[in-house]
Amino acid sequence: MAKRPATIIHVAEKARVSVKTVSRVLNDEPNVTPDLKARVLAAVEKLGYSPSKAARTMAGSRSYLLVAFNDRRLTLDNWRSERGNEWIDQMLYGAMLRCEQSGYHLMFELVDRESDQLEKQITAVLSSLQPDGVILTPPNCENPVVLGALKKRSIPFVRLNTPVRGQGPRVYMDDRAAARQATKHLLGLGHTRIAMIAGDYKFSSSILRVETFEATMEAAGHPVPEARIYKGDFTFEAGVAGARALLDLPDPPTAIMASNDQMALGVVSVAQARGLAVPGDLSILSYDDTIGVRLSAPSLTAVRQPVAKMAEKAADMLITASAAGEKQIAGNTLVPFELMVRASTGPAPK
Amino acid sequence: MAKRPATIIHVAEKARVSVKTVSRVLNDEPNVTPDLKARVLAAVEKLGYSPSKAARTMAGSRSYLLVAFNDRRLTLDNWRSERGNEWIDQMLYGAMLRCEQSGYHLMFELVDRESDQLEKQITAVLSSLQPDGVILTPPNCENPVVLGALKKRSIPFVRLNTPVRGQGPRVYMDDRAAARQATKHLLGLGHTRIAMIAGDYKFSSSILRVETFEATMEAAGHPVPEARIYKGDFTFEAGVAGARALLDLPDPPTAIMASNDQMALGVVSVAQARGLAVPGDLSILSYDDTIGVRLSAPSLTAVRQPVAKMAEKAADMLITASAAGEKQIAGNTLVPFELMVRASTGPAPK
DNA sequence: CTCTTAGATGATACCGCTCCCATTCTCGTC
DNA sequence: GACGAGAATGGGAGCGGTATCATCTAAGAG
Repeated sequence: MAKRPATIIHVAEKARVSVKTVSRVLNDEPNVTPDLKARVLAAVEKLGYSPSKAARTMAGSRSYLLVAFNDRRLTLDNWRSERGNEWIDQMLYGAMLRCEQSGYHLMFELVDRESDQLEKQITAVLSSLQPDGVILTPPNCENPVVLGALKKRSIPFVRLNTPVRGQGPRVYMDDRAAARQATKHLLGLGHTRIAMIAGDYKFSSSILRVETFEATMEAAGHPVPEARIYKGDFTFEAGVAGARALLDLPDPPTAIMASNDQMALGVVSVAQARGLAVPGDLSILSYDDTIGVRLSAPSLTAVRQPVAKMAEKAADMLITASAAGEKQIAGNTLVPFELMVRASTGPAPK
Repeated sequence: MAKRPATIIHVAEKARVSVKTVSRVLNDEPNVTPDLKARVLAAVEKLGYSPSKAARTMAGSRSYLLVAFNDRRLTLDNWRSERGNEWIDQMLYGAMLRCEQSGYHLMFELVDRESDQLEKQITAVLSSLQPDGVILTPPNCENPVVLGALKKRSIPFVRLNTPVRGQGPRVYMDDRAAARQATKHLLGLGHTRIAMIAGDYKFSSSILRVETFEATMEAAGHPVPEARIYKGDFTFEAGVAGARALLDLPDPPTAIMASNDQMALGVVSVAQARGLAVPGDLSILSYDDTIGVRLSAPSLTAVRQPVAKMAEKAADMLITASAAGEKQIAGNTLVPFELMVRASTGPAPK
């Protein structure tokens, strides 16, 4: 009863044409008469035929597969702590749907940025899966080992949301402008003692945000003392520790900006524990705008990263290039961010 | 510079053995002397060789690929509304990590349960991807078209979290016991006027939960009038509509149980809008226990579904069977649920 | 010491497709 | 009317593995 799926040969026989002609029709190649084309399509329909990806990959120059390399530690940490992983969620949404449109597939891989096996891991995936393109997320998109492995094999790739230029095509948002706008939002509310909980400096966005924050504050006449920058690592716990350290300063901040949502939620929990009203006593601003900050009490003002759009665009670039047989991906794409003003930021206390 | 990956032939040459011997080593087949095995492994290492999945799929009887069929509508709705999709997240976590351990891969497919092309969609995926196994989530795991297509092609599959037995192997939780425990939790708090917002009846868990709720109430001497069951469809909006309808009853409930998290959050929003204290005036209990209900204010008491564990187990069953060359999957697996008691349920008001 | 037998290895035919290279056919051209 | 260009089709060689089967070796039996 194990019904074997139909092959291209069955289709060819049924349509009374050569295998090659079927292939032409399937791949929309030119020089096929409408008559034959119709016969082939009819046979395909009747047999419920769908070409084997494996065979196509072997024989042809395309595999109809994109791979997304995510950071293993970051990803697993999020999963384990049951915080969910909206980055991945949104990537799936954006990239997968785009892939589907063109008969492509998307595969997730977790790679360990700290492992000395990193290059081997990447290489193994590339040679066993032979993807037509790769999507890199931070911090992989800034990792020379990862980039080197891809370049050595001339696998087209697109980097998601890295501010680092010159290392290949990327789809990104303007981190600098976002940090500036976020800072100005707080300044506009009358805050002058603003602190920041930075992200892991292995992510260059983290550095950029801090720098821009400092520059913007300085320009407004409120230079930021070093103590008001806390180095975090994107975890909830870092948010808690950072908030405590910052609020224990002799001149505690009236607003705290966190470089991602989980740290911001950590800040919220500390504020609540200390009986500080948000935003009455303390304003809180976050980056990422994942679901947690929209549902938290109060809902958080946040810089929204259009992850789904970025992923969709990245997939689009890779598929387009692959379909055209190009190994080189065209230019960069800037996608707009948005400052979602919600209930966690308000006028500075007197 | 496009370095071609090494093939099994290169390995064979380097190790001075036949291609077949390399294949034996790679697949842990018996009857290879340690000497040769060592030579082969050394060559593999030196060349950074990793066998092509495509070639293996074509030549062999395994593809090292599992496919998870998710419901397209449900999934996309969740994504579009930016509520996230923790089911998928957790499946990735559980199933993907299990796959990784055995050199397998997991691929997500969205299929439209309402489409008349459903069977064609499934068939296309099966014949183009040739997965070694399929994981089905509700409501696909109860869809005769889906099940039929899989059976026709003898593709092993495991159904996740369906109470329907006799249609193939499944990994599931005891919905009946969960509904009973949830109901008793509320009864224990003194509630007698308890209402339920049911899920889409296309998911048989929905029906089971309602029935068990009714039976448990009846046994406790508090039969549930029909008006206290609202038929929802798993959306936030259904939760809102349901809460309004139920609270507008002449004898409004003191507790509402919702068949999933989004509907429960809808109930919370109505309660807040009407100035009802939770749980002072109204207790709320939910199913699924996704991240939203843990972060909401107040955090919700919920029946936790161990989705990651279920997915891991499902992947495990499929991989084990596939490795053993069996087309038949062994039995069912019951995984434990847990009632997470949080701040949204409390003693019934006087 | 020959015969059996199981273990160890290799040769080779595919698997289902794409790609390169004929081959045939139809025109338009001089 | 012979000839070349280009369109329409087909033939057949791989792609990189696995599976079947043949071959060869060495250990144990009589």
